[in-house]
Amino acid sequence: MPIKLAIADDHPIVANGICSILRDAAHVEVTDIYTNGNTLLKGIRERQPDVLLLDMHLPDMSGPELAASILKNYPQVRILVLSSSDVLFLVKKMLKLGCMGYLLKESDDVTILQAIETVQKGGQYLSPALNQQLIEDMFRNKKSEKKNTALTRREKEVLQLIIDEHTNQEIADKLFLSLHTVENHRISLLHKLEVKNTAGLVKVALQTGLV
Amino acid sequence: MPIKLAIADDHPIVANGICSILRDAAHVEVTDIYTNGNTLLKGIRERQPDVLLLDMHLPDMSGPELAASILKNYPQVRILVLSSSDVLFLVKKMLKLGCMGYLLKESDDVTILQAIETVQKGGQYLSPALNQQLIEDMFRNKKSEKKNTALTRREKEVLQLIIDEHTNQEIADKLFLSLHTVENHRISLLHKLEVKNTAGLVKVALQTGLV
DNA sequence: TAGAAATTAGCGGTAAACCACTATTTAATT
DNA sequence: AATTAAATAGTGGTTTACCGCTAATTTCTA
Repeated sequence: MPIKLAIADDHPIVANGICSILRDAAHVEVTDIYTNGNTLLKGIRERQPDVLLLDMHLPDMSGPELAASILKNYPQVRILVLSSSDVLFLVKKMLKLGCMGYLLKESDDVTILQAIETVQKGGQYLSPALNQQLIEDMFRNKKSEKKNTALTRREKEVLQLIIDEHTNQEIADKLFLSLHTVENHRISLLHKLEVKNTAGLVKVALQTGLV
Repeated sequence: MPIKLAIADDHPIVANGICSILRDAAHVEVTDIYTNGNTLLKGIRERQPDVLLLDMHLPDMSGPELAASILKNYPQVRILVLSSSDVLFLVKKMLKLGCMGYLLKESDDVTILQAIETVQKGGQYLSPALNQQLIEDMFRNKKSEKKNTALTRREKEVLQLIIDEHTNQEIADKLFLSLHTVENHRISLLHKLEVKNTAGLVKVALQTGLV
């Protein structure tokens, strides 16, 4: 019985590319291709694949949202994240949600096939570059493990305005808040995203599609 | 005689995806696939395709570098840029260099084929979203056309270190410069990139792949 | 080879960001 | 009903970024 694989990616080039790569692999069958979160959720409800290749950036819903929703109702579906960003924050987020692997889009044919096979068998798969980063991160953060890194609604709003080049005072005015409050949110963002300054905030936010 | 198409992209998924999309188009023949700038230049030297699908981010050389080099020696090769960034700055840059089109990676099958056919026949092709943006830009910038926005070597170095979350003092130490000098470069960057603060610098730099 | 950029460095000053706290009220969750 | 997290606001302070100016070299280029 072949592996039933579903692909969720809004770029035809990517979906076609994966199909093409898997064309020679007789034991993998691409059963569905979804180009947005809505139809993906509907499709999963009707028939669950063994493995779901999930893009981080579908037009209507974010990767984390979709993964959480799918794994809650259909925990037997093995999600292999497909992303072009190697920002550790996002990798950890998806793995914590219960995804079985994280595959970079730059991966080659053999790697992709291998990753699919691995997660289908119940194993985890991480692109090599991420593996190394994760290990280094663990050594850095031996102690503080239970910190909550999910951004709150307010923090996301502030972050978006920071990216739009507004000062704290301008943000305070826009959101009808005290300057102090905005400063607090900003510092929370620095801590949660583990960066040193504004440059880091913008970098991580853009690379992860957080906003 | 079919259109001879070469693809330059380091992601197997993308290259496979395009091949797959063109499989049904009998009048387009993918003659070569290159995964880095070096082999691309060599390949072009040996046999020129009618159309070159050129990714903006090859590992060893940048899109603009490659386009300039190829068009200088083989102006009859029609370059169709393949990019995931819709930042106007980059679009204009590639078109000014002589590229015949700019295609977003999110494009669908029909669009891709159409773009290839169009440039092969000597026409220009721009993804619809870019077309609109370009027109708006022209109305905005009727007047100031001759401003020099190209970043200098030093400015790029400083910008990279800003993105790496270093302070001006740290940058000064790393580059063996005075703090004042770094501040000057930083302000030049703000002016040239037309942004208000660090957030803007990082945003533009990441979105355009300047560094 | 003259002129234009680029690179370097400085002065004086203001505005903004960053940091470590405390603390109250509201919302969510158990 | 009790606990936890989020959102709010504050004090007091240090560091960094931002801004406009001048100006001497060096390097590039027309």
